[in-house]
Amino acid sequence: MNRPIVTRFAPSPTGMLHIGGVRTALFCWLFARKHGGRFILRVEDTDLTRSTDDNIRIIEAGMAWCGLDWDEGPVAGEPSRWVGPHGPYRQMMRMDSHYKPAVQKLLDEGKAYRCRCTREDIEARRAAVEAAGKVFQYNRGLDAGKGCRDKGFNGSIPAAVRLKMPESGDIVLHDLIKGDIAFPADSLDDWIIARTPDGADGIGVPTYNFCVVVDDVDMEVTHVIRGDDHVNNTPKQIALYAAFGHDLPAFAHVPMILGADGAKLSKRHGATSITEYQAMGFLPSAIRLALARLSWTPKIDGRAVETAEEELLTDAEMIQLFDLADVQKSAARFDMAKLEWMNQKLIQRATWQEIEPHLAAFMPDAWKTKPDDWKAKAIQCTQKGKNLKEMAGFLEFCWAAPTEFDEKAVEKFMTDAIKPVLREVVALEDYAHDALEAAFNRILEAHGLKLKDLAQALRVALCGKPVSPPIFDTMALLGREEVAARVGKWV
RNA sequence: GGGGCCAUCGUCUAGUGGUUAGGACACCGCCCUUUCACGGCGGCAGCACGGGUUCGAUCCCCGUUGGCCCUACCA
Repeated sequence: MNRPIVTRFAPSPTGMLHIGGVRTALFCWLFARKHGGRFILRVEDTDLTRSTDDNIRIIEAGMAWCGLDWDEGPVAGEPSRWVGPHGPYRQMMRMDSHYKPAVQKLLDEGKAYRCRCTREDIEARRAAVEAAGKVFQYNRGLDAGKGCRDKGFNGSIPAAVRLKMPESGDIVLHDLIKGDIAFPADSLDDWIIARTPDGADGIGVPTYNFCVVVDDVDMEVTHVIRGDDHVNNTPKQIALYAAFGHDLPAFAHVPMILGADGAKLSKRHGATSITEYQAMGFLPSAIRLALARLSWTPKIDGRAVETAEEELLTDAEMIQLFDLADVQKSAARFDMAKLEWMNQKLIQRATWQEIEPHLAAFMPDAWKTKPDDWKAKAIQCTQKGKNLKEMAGFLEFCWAAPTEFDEKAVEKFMTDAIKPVLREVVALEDYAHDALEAAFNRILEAHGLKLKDLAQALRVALCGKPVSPPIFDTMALLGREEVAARVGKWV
């Protein structure tokens, strides 16, 4: 009776991995991890026209990059392999083994029936009903008696299969986030569970709502956590569970993520695919945090997180604190500014070793040849950046001497008074931070100048512009020889 | 059209039948400072509207408006 918690994320490979999907996956993952359960990745590729292997790879890679590891599911990049006892985890590979027998069973038990209505039939009937100002429902209302429900057709002619839905009463969904939602049975009609097959007979490819239920039952999913755009599908699925005689899992429908203008998050709001966020230089940990905090308010001892410090939860804290009861019912707008803030904070908190593998992707090949202590310094002095891309930008001066110089800066800082000082700097040999500082103090005092004057002039010579990491770090990163070469041109 | 969901600062949100309606991000200002940043301090700003219930509603009920979802042999 004490079944382990099992959640699943079931994307359809019809395009990029959407940020909203990642959030749903994250909630499933957090919930499973919190309860020591299993998290399943299942690919819903029954949309024959849009599903592709490339899209499946994109999903696998996106999930892996986000750190959402799955206990059961496909082996990334290997279509014919999977881990877990309930495979395969791609629906098209489960046709003959799972779905068709399940459809046949319902047919045999009289809970479903073959429907020979063609699309054209249905369209004509729909038009007729709508012309009368009514809502079309298959075999109901004005369409009553026109469907195939009681015709008892066999499979001798290719036919779709419809589920017999209850005609009265309410189907109620006990949602862990939304509460109880009742759907009048008479608002639903007999829906198609299997499409018309191409061949002469048999059973066609089952539809989404059917496969989901068969899979969730087979995979022993205990908690169906998904986007609330599925709320209206749930009564159909509940009826199917009933037809099969299976217990219902718990349902939790998480609110949508909207764009800044309140419309559904789409391409025109900027980035929607997880890959784009990766390319913008966000840390996966920041994506997880930002996504989790959309619609979810962590409570510490019953009190919502308050300070900025508390907002910056680690994965371990999120897992420990996660509770569906603290998930909002309403949709949330995606706030890029907050993501950037979180990203910056997490960059500041991370060790250089944690950042390096992510930062490397934004670096030129020369990065790889640098020793660890150099990388450590380079990362430490750019951890003020908002994202990895910006950090990489701060280090551009390391890879090539500047070829262009900021005119205003040259005019302002490359004064005649500073040149003799620059000559003394070139002669310096000890580049340890404290040694440089001591030497600078001595030189500056002798010339009656301020550090600012020297530092800015050096920045112009070294970087071509008056902006760089702290000047002693900048010099150390370049090394004595390179500093001498770049400054030498000005004296 | 029908069905469903939702509604506190610009954004994410806390919250209670009586509160100066709290926090975070953003924004603005000041401070710090070797540049850019970081950081510190402070400030601006909100209960969608209309009815009820009540001594009293941001909170409870109804309605309106608005937003989103579903309404496929898509998922």
